[in-house]
Amino acid sequence: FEPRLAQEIAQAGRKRRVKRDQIVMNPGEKAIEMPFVLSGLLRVVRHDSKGKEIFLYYLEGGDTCAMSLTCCMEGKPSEFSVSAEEDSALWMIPMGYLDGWVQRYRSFRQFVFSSYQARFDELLETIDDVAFLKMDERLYKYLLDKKQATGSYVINRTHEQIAKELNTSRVVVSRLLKQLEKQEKIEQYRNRIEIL
DNA sequence: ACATTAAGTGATT
DNA sequence: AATCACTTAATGT
Repeated sequence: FEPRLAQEIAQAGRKRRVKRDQIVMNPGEKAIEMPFVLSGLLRVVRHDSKGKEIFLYYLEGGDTCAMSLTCCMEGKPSEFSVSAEEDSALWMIPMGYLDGWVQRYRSFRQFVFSSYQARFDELLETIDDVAFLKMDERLYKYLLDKKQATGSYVINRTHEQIAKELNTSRVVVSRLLKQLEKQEKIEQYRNRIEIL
């Protein structure tokens, strides 16, 4: 960003820290601030009315969720829930500033557009996965994505939690993980999976 | 030692 | 691939 904008951002925002597994936003809530992810990792999940859910994408350092921008401007409640995958730091900008910045700063406009594009692309990818991949492939990809996003081969999740995020049943996840274990792609422990 | 929660498995649809 | 109906294993109190 140009220095002037950078300074405005620095002044307008405030820092917010979230701990691992803490919820950043619930579906139905109206955001009044736009979050920039400074460090850490956030998980964006879609819910239906009956408590089912599906994992959509991660937000990592340097990302923002441009969805929150339009969502806020229109005063619409969030369609997603966002929670911290790891301890994270966010820079929260009150919505009031954004309109002006979009108009005055070219770099900010671009930032918003490219962020939108990035979210859209990730959404497309998960649609492809859900539509075209079989459960075993989806599961393995889910594990690899998580490794990629967290930079760790260790995944601290129960089969139950994974099943929820992929919108399938625990039994299915257990069986498929067992297969992956036999293929020596992973090792399993209680509440923990390691990618080999 | 006992209860609770996570994970494994055969059978059925 | 989902669901049921268990069993077995790991962990907390």
